[in-house]
Amino acid sequence: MNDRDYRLYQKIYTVVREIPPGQVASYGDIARIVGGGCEAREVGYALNEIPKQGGQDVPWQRVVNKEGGISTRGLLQRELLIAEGVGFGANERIDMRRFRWRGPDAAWAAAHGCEMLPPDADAEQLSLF
DNA sequence: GAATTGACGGGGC
DNA sequence: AGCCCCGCCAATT
Repeated sequence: MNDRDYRLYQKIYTVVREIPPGQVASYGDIARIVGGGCEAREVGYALNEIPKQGGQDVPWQRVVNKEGGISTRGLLQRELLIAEGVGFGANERIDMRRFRWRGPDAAWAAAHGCEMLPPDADAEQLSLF
C-alpha cells in the first residue's frame, strides 16, 4: 500500500470513529462522507486492514452493508452490536431506519474535508412520527 | 501483467 | 421481499 492509500485509510478510520455507539452506517455511507472518489469497496478494504494496523479504537463493527446485514465471517460483529443496543430483526437484519447514522454535523465535515450525507427521505418520514 | 476476488451498491426484474 | 447482473477499483494470485 502506498502513502496515498494509507492517508485515505486513515481518513476512513477518522469517519468511522465518529459513528456513535448504538448506531450503524453502511459502507456506501462512509465512502460518500469521505468523498474524493472513495468507494464502498475501498471502505471494506480499509476496515480489513485494521487488525494489521492495530486500530483498536476504530469501531468497525458499526459499519454494515446497505441491507443492514453483516458480511464478516463469524458472529463477533453481531455480538458487539447487540452489546451496544443495536437490535437484529428477522433474518439477522438491522433496522436501518432506526439505527442508521445520520452522518457528521456540518462543522465536523468541513473541518475534516468530508461530505455530508444526503438526506434520506425514508428517515425523514420516520422523524415525523 | 492478466485474471480473479471481494467486509459493496444500484438498477432491473 | 428476493434474485441477478453490471460497474466499480484495490489487493491478491
